[in-house]
Amino acid sequence: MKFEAVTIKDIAKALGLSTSTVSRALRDSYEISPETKQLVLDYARQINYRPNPIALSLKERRSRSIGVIVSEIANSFFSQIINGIESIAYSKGYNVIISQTRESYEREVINMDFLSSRSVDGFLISVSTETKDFTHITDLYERGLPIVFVDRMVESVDTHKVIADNFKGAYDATTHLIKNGYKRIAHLANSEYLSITKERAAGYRQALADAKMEFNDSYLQHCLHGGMIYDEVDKAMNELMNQKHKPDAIFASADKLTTNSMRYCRAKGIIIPDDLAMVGFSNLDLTELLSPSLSVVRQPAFEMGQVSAELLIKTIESKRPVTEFETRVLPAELFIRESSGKKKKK
Amino acid sequence: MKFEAVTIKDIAKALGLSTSTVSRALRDSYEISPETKQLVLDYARQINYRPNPIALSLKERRSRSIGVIVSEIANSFFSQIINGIESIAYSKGYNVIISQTRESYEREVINMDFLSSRSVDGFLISVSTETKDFTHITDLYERGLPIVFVDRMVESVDTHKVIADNFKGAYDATTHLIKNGYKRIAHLANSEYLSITKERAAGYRQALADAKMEFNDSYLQHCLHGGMIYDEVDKAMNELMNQKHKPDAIFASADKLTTNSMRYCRAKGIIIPDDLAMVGFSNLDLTELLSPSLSVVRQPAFEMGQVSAELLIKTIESKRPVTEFETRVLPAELFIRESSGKKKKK
DNA sequence: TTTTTTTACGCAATCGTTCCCGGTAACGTT
DNA sequence: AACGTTACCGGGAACGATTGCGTAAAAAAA
Repeated sequence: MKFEAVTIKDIAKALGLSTSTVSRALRDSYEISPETKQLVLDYARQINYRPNPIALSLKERRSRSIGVIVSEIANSFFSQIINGIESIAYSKGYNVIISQTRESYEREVINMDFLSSRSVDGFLISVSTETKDFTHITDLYERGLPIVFVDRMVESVDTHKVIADNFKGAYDATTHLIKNGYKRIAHLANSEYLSITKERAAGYRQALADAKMEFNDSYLQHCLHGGMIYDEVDKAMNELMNQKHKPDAIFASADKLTTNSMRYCRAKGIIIPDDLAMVGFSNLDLTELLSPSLSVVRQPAFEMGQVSAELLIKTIESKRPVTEFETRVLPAELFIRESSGKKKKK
Repeated sequence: MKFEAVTIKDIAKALGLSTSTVSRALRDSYEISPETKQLVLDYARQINYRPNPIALSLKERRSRSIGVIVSEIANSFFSQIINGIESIAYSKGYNVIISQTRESYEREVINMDFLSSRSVDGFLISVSTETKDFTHITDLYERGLPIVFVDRMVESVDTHKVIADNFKGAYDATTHLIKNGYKRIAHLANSEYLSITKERAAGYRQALADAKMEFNDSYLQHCLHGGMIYDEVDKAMNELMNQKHKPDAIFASADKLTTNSMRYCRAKGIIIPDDLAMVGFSNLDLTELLSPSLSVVRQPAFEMGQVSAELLIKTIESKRPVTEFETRVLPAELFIRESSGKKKKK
C-alpha cells in the first residue's frame, strides 16, 4: 500500500513558482514578497502541506529524534522517566525512540547499534545490569554523539549525568529500620556493576556505622539482573534466610528485588514485618495496596527524565563541542508504611 | 555537536569506483565481479560502513517504522502489548515509535498527526477513552495508511483488529461471582465510547441473565478515563455504595478501575471480599501481592501485540491494496484469588 | 577475423528540501 | 544617460542511496 504526500513541488507547480520560492515563502524569508508568501501559505494550508521530515533529516544530517535505552518500560521507575523525557522532547520537537534491554548486555549493544544507525541525534542511557564493558558507549561518545546517563551511569564517561541521591536514600531507609528496632539488617542489592548499587550500598553501610552496628558481609547479596528473574531473588533470599542468625530486616535496592522478595516471603510463610521488615527502592504506584503496604525510597523519576532530556537536547543543539558536564543529583524520598513497622518484642 | 558518518561515497573515492558500483557490490548484485565485491565488502567492514536509513527512507518513501498509539506505557497491559509488538517488529527490521495519549482525545489527534508527518509506515492503535470522533483515523486510513486496531477498536473502520474475548472474559468473571454466592453484582465500566466497554458489559449482562438475575441499571457505572483519575472512580464508587441496596460484588472492567476501587475500599474501610468482592480486567503482575490478592481476567497482551504487529507489517508490505481484513479474537483467562472468595453468611 | 554476446562498470536521475548563486526588473542617484 | 541598489524570484547542486540505461572491454560464437 502506498500513501502519497503533498510536496513542495506540487505547490510550486500549482502556483507556477519555483520550489525555491515556495520553500522560502514557507520559511518566511525576506526575499519573498508578501503577496507571494500569502499565496503560498494559503495554498499550502489548503492542501494540508507538511514538510517531509525525512528529506529534512537527510539535508540537515540530523533526525530530531533521541534514543532512550532502559531495561524495561514495564518498570514504573522507567516508565515515569520516559514520561518526563517525552514531556520535554515533544515540546522541543524531538521524537523519542524507546529501546528495552531487559538487563541484557547483548541487547544493549544491539539496540544502541540499531538506533545509532537510525541516526538518533543523541542517547539517554540507563545501562543494563549486565553491562561491565562500555566500549559500545565510548565508541559512540568519541565519535561525537551526545549521551546523557540517567540513574545508572558509567563513571568513566565524562558527560551529563542525572541521578537520584542514592546514598542518602539508602542511608535514610537503613536508619529508619535501625530506629524501628531492627538489629540484623540485610541488603539485597542489584548487580555489582552498577553505579547505583555502589552508592546505595555505601549509604547502607554508613547508616550501620553511624549506629555503631557491625557490617556483616553475609548480609549483603547481589542479584545480577536486578531481581528481574525470580530465581535469582529466590537464591539470594535463601542465602540470607538460611543463616544461623538470619536477618530481621531487608533493605532491597531495586523495584523487582523488592516485589520478588515479597513473593518469596509469601511463598515461605515469612510474615512481613513481624518476621522480616522490608524497605525497598521502588517507584511502584501500588505500594499502599500491597500486603502489607510497602515502605519505599521513591526517586523523582519524572523529573529525572525531564532534566536529562533537557541536558541532552541542550548538548545536541550546542554549536560548539560541549566540554563542561554536570551531574545533577535529585532527592530521593522515604515513604514509611507497614512493611517496616516497629519491631515487636518476641 | 556533529557526528560524521561514513557514506557510500567515501568507499567509492577510496577504492576508485563509482557509487553505483559500491552500492551494487554491497547489495550483492550479479553485475559486479567477485573481486570487486570482496574489495568493497572488506573495506566497508573495515571502516564500519552503515547505510544511511534516512536516505533510504527518502528514496523508497517508507521509513520502516510503525507508530503505536496507547494510553499509557505504565499500564502493564499496554507495556506487555508493546513488548509483543517489538518482538515482531524488530525481527522484521521495523522500528517502533510509541506514543501515549493518557486517555486524551486531543493528545491522540496531535500524536497521530505528528507520527504520520514523521512518515510512519503504519499505525497500531488502541484509541483513547475520550475518543468518539474518528475522523483523524479515517482520514489517514483513506489516504492509504495501514492501520491495525489492538484491544480498543473502531467498529466503523474496516481493517485488521486484534482483541481479547471480552465478552467471554466478562461472562466468566461475572458467573464466577454468582457461583460464589454474590447477589448484587455491580459493573464498574470504562468509557462508554470504547468497543471493549460494550463487549464486556454484554458479557456481564448475559451472565446475569443466564443466572436469572436481574440487571440493575444503577449497578452500572462508567468512568470516562478508565479509572486513570482517582476522582472519577471515587465518584462512581460513591454512586454504587451509597445506594440503599448496595452491591456485594464488583466486576471492574479495566486495570486502573480495579486498583483505584481497591484504593477506595481501603480509604472507606470496606473489607474485600467480606463487604465487597472484586474481580477486574487486569494484566498487573503483582495481583498476588495485593491485599487481598486480586482475582482478574487476564488478556494475552503479549500475543495480542505480536499478532497485531504481524498483521500490520503484512499489510504494509503487501503489493496490492488489501481489502480482506480479519478480526482476531484471543482468549482471556480468569484467575481466581482472594478478592472474590466465597460469600460469607452474615 | 569479424560479429555477437556477456561481463562489469559508470552516468545520471530520483526521493523532498534547502540554499548558494545567479538573474532581472524597477527605481534611485549622480 | 549611466550606473548602483533593492526587491524578487529561479536554476541547480547537495544530502545518501538505488537503479535504469548506456557502453567499453573481454569473451564467445560465427
